[in-house]
Amino acid sequence: MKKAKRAAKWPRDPEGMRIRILEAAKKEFAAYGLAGARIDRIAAEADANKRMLYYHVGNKEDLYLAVLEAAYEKIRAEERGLDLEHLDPSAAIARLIDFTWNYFIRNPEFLALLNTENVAKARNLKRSTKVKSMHSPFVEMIRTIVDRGVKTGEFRVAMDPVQLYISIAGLCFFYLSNSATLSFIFGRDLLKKDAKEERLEHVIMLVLAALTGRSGATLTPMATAHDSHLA
Amino acid sequence: MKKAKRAAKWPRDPEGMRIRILEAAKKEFAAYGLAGARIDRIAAEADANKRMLYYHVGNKEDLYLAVLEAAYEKIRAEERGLDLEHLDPSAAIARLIDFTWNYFIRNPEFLALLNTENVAKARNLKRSTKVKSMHSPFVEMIRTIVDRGVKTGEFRVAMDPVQLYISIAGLCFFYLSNSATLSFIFGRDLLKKDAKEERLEHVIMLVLAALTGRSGATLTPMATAHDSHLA
DNA sequence: GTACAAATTAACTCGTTGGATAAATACTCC
DNA sequence: GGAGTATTTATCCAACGAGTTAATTTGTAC
Repeated sequence: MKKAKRAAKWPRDPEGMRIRILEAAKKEFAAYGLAGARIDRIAAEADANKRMLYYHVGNKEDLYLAVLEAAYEKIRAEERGLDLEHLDPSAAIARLIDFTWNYFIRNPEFLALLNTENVAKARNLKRSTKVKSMHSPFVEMIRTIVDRGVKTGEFRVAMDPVQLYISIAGLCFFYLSNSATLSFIFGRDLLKKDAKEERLEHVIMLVLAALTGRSGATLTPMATAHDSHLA
Repeated sequence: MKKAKRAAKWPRDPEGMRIRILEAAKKEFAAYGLAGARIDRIAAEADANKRMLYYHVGNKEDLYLAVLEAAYEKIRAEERGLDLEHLDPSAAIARLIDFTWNYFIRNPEFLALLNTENVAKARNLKRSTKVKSMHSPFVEMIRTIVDRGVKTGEFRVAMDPVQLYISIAGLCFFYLSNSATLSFIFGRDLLKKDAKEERLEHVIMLVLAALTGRSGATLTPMATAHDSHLA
């Protein structure tokens, strides 16, 4: 019997292959965690061979770290495009909240990855050299907004930017990341459209109330625009 | 050679054994997640034999669910002992926040377990019959406080109790649960004493500002008392 | 068209791990 | 002190899954 000449499923495309692998790995790690993820499933999902993962990226842990780094890079990059400098302080904060909320909704894998990594006490992330440096510019961006708000008298207090960001992220993150257990124990679907809209308004109200000392009724309409889909 | 008569390490004590198993399993699942947990390690930690886990509880998944149910039962039970009905609305909320914060600090495994379960989309929790029923009384307790606050004029808005609780829990949970990655990316130790005290004050300020519309300066001293260690 | 490297495939290794079996040991009640 | 049951122990094993080896194919440069 003649040996069949089997064409490769994908013509040679190392770059594309690497991307497909990382995308598949992201899904897998998000769905099952580091320990629960299966190399074979990632390979299958990427329309690749198991050997390819090792060839293009490395072992399971390397793969996981690569996914994690890419995830951080992606969100921080989108945030840099927010252009908050040109908005009034309150509007800037509302926009940051709106972005954060919708980013988390659009990227549920990001939440799951962070959870997995935190259960592991950031053991893997600590091996990263890139991730840390992404964050000082981000903190400075928030600090600038707060300082401006204080200077114009719009904000009551010079809130610590890290504290503020953790609150914003926390109010969004916890609701979405824990929506499965919360929906179950409270017996209501936290992910249905109405519930999500209500939550975003609630978060914006909460944060601005604390910053400005004024009621949530002063929200600009813009602040409640959903899914800003920034470039 | 005579067969040594090896005394059992623990004299017959099925109840104690069960408790030791669940305690060891809690640690293990919290540290490694469901997939990463190792039955053998749990057995060793519980000073038991692997067979004992199956005998007293069941397979790995049963064990995991038992741990999860016990964890929910524990926090809800402590909350019931808070006796918030006798406090002024603001003080009651501050006390609830204080309790929640310190409970999370005292029980880091609880946070890790919830994270693991949420990565799994509550797949396992949904098999539980007990957990759901624990929560309506809890929600009603919060609703009562809010209603009282609105009636006395202390609170501006009749905030949805579930929304409010998710915010309180989120502000505490995210900070603590994600402290490993956050500490790393922001380059500061979020778990050192000062940082934790600052965070608790920040959370109380944020929530009360939104509820009362007043500044955080009105905090009662009690509200910042740490580690209430309720009965 | 041939030499050489890059990319891809198939098949195998081998330790780990959840779970199962059977036998041994202690407690209880008569 | 013996029967019967509850608890505990010592082994075993089949499946799985990460990682490897070696062969094969495809592109490229000359």
